[in-house]
Amino acid sequence: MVMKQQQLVLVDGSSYLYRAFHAMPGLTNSRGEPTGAVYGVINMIRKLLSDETPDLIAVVFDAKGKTFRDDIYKEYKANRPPMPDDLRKQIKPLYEIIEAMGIPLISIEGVEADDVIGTLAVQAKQQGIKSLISTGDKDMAQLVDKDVTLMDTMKGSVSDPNGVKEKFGVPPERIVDYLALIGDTSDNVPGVPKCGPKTAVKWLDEYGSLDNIMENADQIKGKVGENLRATLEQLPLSRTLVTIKTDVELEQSPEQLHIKPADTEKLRTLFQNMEFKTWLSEVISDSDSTQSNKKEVKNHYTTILTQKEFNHWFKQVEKAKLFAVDLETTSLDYMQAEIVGLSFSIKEGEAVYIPVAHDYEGAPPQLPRKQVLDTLKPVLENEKQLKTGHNLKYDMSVLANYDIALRGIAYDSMLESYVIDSTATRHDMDSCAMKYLGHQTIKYEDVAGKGAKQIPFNMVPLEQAGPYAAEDADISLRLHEHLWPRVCENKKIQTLFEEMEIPLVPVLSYMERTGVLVDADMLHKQGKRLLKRMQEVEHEVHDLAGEEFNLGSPKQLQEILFEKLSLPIIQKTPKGQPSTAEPVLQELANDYPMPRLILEYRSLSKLKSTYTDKLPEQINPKTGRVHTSYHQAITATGRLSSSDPNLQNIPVRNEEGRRIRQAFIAPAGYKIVAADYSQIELRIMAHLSGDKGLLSAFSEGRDIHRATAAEVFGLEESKVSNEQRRHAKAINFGLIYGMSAFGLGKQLGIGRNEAQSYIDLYFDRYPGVKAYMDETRERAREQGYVETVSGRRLYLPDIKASNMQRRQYAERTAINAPMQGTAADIIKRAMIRIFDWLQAEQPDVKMIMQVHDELVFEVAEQQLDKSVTIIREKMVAASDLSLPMVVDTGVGENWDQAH
DNA sequence: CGTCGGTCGTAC
DNA sequence: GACGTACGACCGACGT
Repeated sequence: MVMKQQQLVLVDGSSYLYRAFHAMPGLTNSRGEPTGAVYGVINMIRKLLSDETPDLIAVVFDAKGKTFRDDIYKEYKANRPPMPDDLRKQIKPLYEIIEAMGIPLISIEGVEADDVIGTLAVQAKQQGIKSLISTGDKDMAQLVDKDVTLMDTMKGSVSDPNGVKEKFGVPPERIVDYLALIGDTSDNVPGVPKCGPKTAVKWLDEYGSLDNIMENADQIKGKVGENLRATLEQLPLSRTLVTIKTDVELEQSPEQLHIKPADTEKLRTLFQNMEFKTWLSEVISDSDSTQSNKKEVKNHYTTILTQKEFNHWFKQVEKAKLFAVDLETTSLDYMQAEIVGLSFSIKEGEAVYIPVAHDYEGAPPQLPRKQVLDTLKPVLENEKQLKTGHNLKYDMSVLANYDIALRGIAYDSMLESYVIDSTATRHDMDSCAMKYLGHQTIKYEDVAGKGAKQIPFNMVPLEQAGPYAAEDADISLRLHEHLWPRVCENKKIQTLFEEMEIPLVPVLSYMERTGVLVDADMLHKQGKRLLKRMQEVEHEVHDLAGEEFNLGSPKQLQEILFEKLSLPIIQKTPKGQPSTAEPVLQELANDYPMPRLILEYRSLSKLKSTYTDKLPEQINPKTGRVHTSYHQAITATGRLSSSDPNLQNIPVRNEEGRRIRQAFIAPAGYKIVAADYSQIELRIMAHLSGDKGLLSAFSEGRDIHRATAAEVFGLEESKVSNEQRRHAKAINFGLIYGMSAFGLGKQLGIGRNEAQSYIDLYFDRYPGVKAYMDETRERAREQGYVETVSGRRLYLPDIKASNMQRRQYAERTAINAPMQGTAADIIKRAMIRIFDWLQAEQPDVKMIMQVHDELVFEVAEQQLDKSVTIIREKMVAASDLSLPMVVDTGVGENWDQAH
C-alpha cells in the first residue's frame, strides 16, 4: 500500500520578514502604519499553503536574547544595524495573524530560527517525515538531504541535494566548509580574505573538506594562500558559527505541528486593521460558507405584509431603545421622493421590510402607507427612542414631507465612518460594509437595474426588494455597532460626532428643504443675452481661424492655436498636451487676438451652461425654490460640499458672474442677509501659530493684506500701493495652501527668485508662522495625521512617501487642513446654534445657504436689525480661538446686493 | 447609447 | 511639476 508520505513545512519567518520589508517599503494602511513586511510574509505563507498543502507546518522566527554564537564569538552579527522601527512595529501584528491563521509559530529566546528549523528537520527525519524548508537564506543548504528539501518561496526555486550542488558547486554536506571559507559579512563571520565562492569551490574540489584544506594549507600558492594560512586558527570557529544546530530543546515535536482551524473573527479584525481588503473579504466569505447554516439562521429578514405581522413586530419596536431605520423611495431627490417602504433593524442580523407602495403587475396587497406612517409616527418622533441609519438626513427630509419629524437621531454610520477617518473610503453604505464588515451588500442596480433600464423602487418585485431593503437596515445597525467603539476610542472625535456632526443633521435637512428662491425669468433673459454674445464671439474666432471648429473642445482648440496658428506653447497639461487653460490664454492674449476671444467665450459658456440654463431647471415646481443637497461626509477636511445644484460655486468675482447672484432673491416682505467670517483662515493661522505680529495686526483691526504688505515691503501702511497689497494677499493665501515660491511667482507673474524673497521676508517678519509650518509638517510625519482645533483628524499616509511629489502633496495638505478644517468646525457650530435660536424663538428668519465661510438668510423686513445682530453674535461666539472673529453682514433684495 | 478619464472653470 | 478643498460641464475614447 502506497501512502502519501507526511510532509513537514518549515518556514524561515525571519529571513522572509527582512526580505518582505525591503521588497515593499511603501505599503501602509490609511493611518500610515507600515504593513509591507506583514503583507509579504503572509502572502508567502498563503502561497506555500496552497502550493504544498502540508500536513505539518511551523513558521519560525529569531527571538531576542543572546545565542550560543554570541557566547563563543562576541563579534557575531556585530555590524548589523538595529532593526528599523517600521519593521519592529510589524512583528506583533504579523505574529497575531499567523496564529489566527492556526499556524504553529515558534520563536524561542536565545535561539536562532535556523537552529530551530535544523532541529525540527532532523527530528522529522527520524520519524520518517520529509521536510521542506522555505527560506531565502543560503546557509540552510547544509540541511538538505534526501529527506530535506529547500525552497525559496518568493523566488520559486527548489533545491534537493543535486540542486545544492548545482547552485553552490558543493554538495550539502560541504556547505558548512564552504561558508566558513568565504565567511558571511552580514553575520560578521570571518572567512579567508579574498576567498570567494569560486576559490572555496576550487579548494573543496581539490582537497575534499575544510579539514583537509587546512592540513594542506602550505601547498596553496599566492596571496589567497597566505590569507588562508593567516586565518587557519579562526577557521574552526567560523565553521562552528555557520553550522546549524540540530539539537535544540523544543516544546513541540514535528508531528504536533498541525494546522488548526483559523480564528476568523480575529483574522477579520487583524486584516481590517492592516487594511488587507482582498484577504478580508475572503475571510468573511469563507466563514460564511463554512458556517452557512448558522448564518442563514442569523440573517433573518422578513417582509411584512399583514396587519397581524405588523402588530407583532410593532410591539417590539415600541420597546426598542435603539433601532436602525431606512426608507426606500421613488427618487434620490429628497424633495420628490415618495416612500415605497420602510425597513428597520432592532438587532443585528434581523430586519424587517414593510412595503407600502409597490405597485407593479402582480404585486401582493400591502399595508397602506398612510396607516403605517400614522402608527409609526409616535415612535419616529420620540426623541427618547434612539435611531441610527446611514445618512439619516435623507430619511429625515423625506419623512418631513409626510409630516413626520424624525427625532432621536443619535448615530449615523456614515458620519461615524467620516469622523473616524475622512479620507479612508467613500462613506456610502456599500463601501463601508465592505471596508468594515467585509460584506458585499446587494447593490441597488442589482434589484432596480441601472442606466436607461432602471426602474423606480416601487416597481421592484418584493422578492428582491425585501432582502435588499432589510439588508440596508441590518447593515447600518451592524456598521454602527462596529464603528461606535472606534469613535469612542478618541474623546475629541466622540465629542465632534455627538456635538457637531449629529446635531448638524437636522440643520442641514431643514436648510435643504427650505431652499432658496431663484428668479428663473431673470436667468432665462441672461441666458439669451449670453447666447447672442457667444455666437458673435464664435463667429469672430472662426474668421480668425479661417475654419469652423468647436470652441468648447480643448483638443480642437489646441490644434488651431498651436498647430495651425503656431502660437507659443506656454504650459502643458499633465498628459503632455499644450494647455489652453485660463492663465495660458491670458498670457497669449497680450500678443494675439484670438486667446482673448476664447477666454470670453469660455466665460460666457460656463455662465450659460452651468448657471443660467441649469439653475432654472432645478427649481422645484411645488416650492418654486432651489433645494441643494449638502454633503456632510465628502471632504477630507471637514467642509461641507453642495450639489444638485452646487450653491457653493456661484460666481462672485466679476460683474458678469455676479448677475447670476442677482437671481437669488428674497420673497416679498423679506430681505437676503449674508454674513461671512472675515479672513477666517488667516485668523486661524494666527491662532494656531501664535505669531505676535499676525495676532496684533488682527487685534488692531487692520486690513490684513495691507498690514502684511507694509511688513514685507518695509513701508508704512499708508504708503502701500494697490499692487503691493495684491502681492501680499497672494502671499497670505499661498501660505494657507502650503505654497511654493514657484506657485507664488506664477500667481503674481513674477520670477521664482523674487517670489522666494517675498516668502523669506514674510517668514522673517512673521517668525511664528514659519515655526508653525515647520512644526505642523514635523507633527504630521511623527503621528501620521493632523488635527483641527476641535480634534477632527486628517490622516496623511503619504507624508512619509518616498515619491517626492506625493510626499509634498501630503505636506501641503498637512498645512492647509488644520486651517480649512477648523474654519469648517467653527461655521458648523455657528449653524447649530443659530438653528437652536430659530427653533426656540421662532423669529421670521430662515437659514438658507452655507458657503464655507458665509451663511445666507431670508429675514422678514420688520425683524432685520435685531436678527442681523443675533446672527453676527452667534457666529462670533461659535469660535473659541485666542483672537476674536469678525463677521461682516450685508442686506439686500438679492444675494449680490447682500454683499 | 452609456461610462469614464481628461480638461477646464467656478467657489471658498 | 510647482497652491488647499470641492462640483460639474463638455469632449472624446471606448465598450455594449
